[in-house]
Amino acid sequence: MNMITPKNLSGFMELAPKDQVLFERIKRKLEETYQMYGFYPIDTPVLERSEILLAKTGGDTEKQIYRFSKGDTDMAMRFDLTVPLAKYVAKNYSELTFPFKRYQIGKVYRGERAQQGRFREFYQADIDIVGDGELSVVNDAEVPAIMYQVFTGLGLSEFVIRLNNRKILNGLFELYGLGERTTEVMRIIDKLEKIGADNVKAELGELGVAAEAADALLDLLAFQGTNAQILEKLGALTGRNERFDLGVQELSEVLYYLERFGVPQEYFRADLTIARGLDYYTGTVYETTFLRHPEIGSICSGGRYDNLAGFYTKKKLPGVGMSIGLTRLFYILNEFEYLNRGLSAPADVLVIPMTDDMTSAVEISSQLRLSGIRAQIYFEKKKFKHKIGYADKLGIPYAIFLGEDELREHKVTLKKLFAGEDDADKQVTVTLDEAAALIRNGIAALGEGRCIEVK
RNA sequence: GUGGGUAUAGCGCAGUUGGUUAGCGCGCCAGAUUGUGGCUCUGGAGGCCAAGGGUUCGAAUCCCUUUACCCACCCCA
Repeated sequence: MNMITPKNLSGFMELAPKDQVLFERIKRKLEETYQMYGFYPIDTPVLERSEILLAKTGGDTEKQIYRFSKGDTDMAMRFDLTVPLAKYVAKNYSELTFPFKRYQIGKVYRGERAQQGRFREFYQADIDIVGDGELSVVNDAEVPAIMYQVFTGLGLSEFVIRLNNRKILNGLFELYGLGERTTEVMRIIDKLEKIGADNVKAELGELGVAAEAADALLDLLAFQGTNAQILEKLGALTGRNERFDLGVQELSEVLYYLERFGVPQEYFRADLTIARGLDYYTGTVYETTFLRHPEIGSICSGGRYDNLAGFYTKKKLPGVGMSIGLTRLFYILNEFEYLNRGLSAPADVLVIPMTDDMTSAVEISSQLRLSGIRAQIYFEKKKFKHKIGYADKLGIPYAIFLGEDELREHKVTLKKLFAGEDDADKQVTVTLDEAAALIRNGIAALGEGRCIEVK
């Protein structure tokens, strides 16, 4: 019989158990933070009818959608969580209370070439706020403020959320007579940081943009300065295009409220080159990069979309949201060793019975769990060094030995596994209650909750 | 989808102008050490050298084809 080599498709990430524990911990942290701001969890199908997922996406994204038929049904795998949200909101409109705030963490699928930090299956962790008819622009500030909380809550500090407003770009392009080619022009502008001003100018030239227009655009868009300086520069151009003026107004409000939400200035920056490829954005757009690893790309992006559900309902349902690329975020943290490995053990203590009868081991473990200690028992008949080696490899910080001596005296021997030689209570024979107290104190010192250690 | 690169043990890699038995590190197993892991030492298992074809007395090594993966573009979390 021929064996089949067990392997994954390219672009599908699978984690080792000790890494999965950390991944889940980060995911839980995101959920906790989202819930602090009043967001409901929802879940939607991975597969949808193709007409639902393809309604809005045109051109390039359509090529990246996994699509197939089963029987008579033309179906596709979700490409993001925003389009399914639009369907969900339109479908369940009458049962929802607006503004509807929801979070969703799930896998999405894109049929593109995998690369470092780019996957074909990956987790997105979205928050969105959807209004009925209208949605205050203050929401556009709250969403990135939440993301700031998420990242700092994880222990991250070197990141920046960059913001722009599509209305500013659209208005500007109208002013220069480029209104017809907004999407193409935006894509080129978006590449500025990567390919440089000269190349951008060249590409704009190929599109047929006059050299003076390109220079003027770049002069404004590539301007680097404080948020106040950028707003000032934009302000000087108002009064000529209504859409542009509105965009400037919105951007300035969002920046104002971001600060009110307690986000320090160094964590958010107006950047007029941020365009975002997805064409459903109509106002504010965001992009977040990890300053030490900008080459990996954005770890959290999103924006405002005024009419995303327009294909599914006549109601006007404007929304704003951001999405964390959880798989990519984890990839970076793991690859560059920022994770707090002290948190990856599956248990706090391994109970090691030394007699054939496991009764006391089972009872003692139950007792420990009742007092909040994660306990695991080693049942197998192996040599002692194997038993303790098991705890060692899994990083379990404590072991309890249950031999004949301990059972006779109704005590346990507690060993602290990763202690130094001079540690006074490295190994003690005590009552179960005393052992439990020692374990609790010990694990509290491991830095519970801090998922990331930035050196 | 377009261009470039790589493929040798579970993982990471070396392998000279083609030369006889393909190595190293980590990991794994055993022993030193039958109630004490990590460190050390000793021994061991583990290879269709990506697959298929060709050149040659002889191929991991040279040539062709295929596949997979990686990088860049495209696009994007």
